[in-house]
Amino acid sequence: MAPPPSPSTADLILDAAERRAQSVGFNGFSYADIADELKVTTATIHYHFSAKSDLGADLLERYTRRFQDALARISRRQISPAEQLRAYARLYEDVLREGRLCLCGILAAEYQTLPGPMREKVVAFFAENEAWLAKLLAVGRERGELRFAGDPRDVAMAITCGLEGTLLVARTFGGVARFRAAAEIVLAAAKAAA
Amino acid sequence: MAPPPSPSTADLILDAAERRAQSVGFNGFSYADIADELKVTTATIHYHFSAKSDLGADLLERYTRRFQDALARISRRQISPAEQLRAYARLYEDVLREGRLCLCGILAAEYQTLPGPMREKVVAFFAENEAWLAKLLAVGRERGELRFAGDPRDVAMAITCGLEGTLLVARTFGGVARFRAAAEIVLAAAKAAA
DNA sequence: TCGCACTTACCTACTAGTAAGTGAGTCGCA
DNA sequence: TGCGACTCACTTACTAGTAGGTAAGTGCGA
Repeated sequence: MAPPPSPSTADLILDAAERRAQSVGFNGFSYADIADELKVTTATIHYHFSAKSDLGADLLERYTRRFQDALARISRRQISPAEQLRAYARLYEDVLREGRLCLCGILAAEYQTLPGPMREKVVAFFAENEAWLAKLLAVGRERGELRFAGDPRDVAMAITCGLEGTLLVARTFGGVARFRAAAEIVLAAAKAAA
Repeated sequence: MAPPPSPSTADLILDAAERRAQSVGFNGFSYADIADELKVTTATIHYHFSAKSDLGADLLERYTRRFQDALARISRRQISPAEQLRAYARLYEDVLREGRLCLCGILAAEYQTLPGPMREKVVAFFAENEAWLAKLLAVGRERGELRFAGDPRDVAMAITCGLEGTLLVARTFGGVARFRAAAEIVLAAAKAAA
């Protein structure tokens, strides 16, 4: 088995920027912060990402792709819709455990200050999330394994928002234990009496 | 009837800072922004709030006090627990209609970069929120007007987080209409089958 | 020897914060 | 009543530090 190729500087920059963006926001870190961490100069970062908005756009693209991959992996597992919902919530819990927020959650808070291309990608993230969840919910209800009233897209929105908000609040107040308890209640929106 | 006293400069500064904090975050505005808006110098702001962290602390104190007052007004109204829940959600909806977020919601996203005294006040806001809601839920269940399982504090947490998250996401994706639909589903956590 | 990946050295714009000063108003007292 | 001492609310002019960004140059591997 070949050793994994050592990550490129561009990847290392994205990794560092992602960690920071998920904990202090996109406006909360500077090129200097990342440069210090990686023992390079800020000019190196500009070499790979000419403007910070480019770095942000690439960050969002990679993050959304990885999140979509995670959703696809959940879809492929042979587990019930209720179990898939739980797996979905666990994606958020794992992020909290690292003391971070969902990248798009924290960027939604900074939305008004984001460059246009980043805004569009944040919106797209939520739209894709909702679409995946709504489909899961519709299938689950059809099969009689989930129970809820109304448009699956509304329930999907409520679940995504509920988890985003729980992540946001639990990081400052409550921690992982409270996250779990609240997430359980949020998910119940789709499996009440199931 | 005496005319209302014209607001002091300090109040005008707090008003401007609050508006900005609720839309771009505490780190998203500078003393210069507020000074420009009020046609004063940044030194004027420093005269009233010697450091930005003092301004932030005063901001949080005033916001939390007003929010508590709003909760007290809801408590005093002679309406059912379910109606009180709706009134609670309407507090959030009103904020969204102005294109803002809950001050403590957006500050929770910036939590890691906030000065200590501000952090404590953000946490306190959520704790007081949860306490008020938990009491409402407990009374409502006792009276048979609300139905949910488990600790009222967990349900309270889920509702607050759900509304915070819905606010956060709906501002970028969905707007007021989607906020309402999702909020309705969030509230259902406490009145399912009621 | 070419060019990729990077550094050195710099720039401009902006950040919070400060020191010193000003004019208007108020207070205490002879 | 009048006047000196003082305060309040604010401005002017400045600081040190940091932000993102750039132009020119260097070293090294293919």
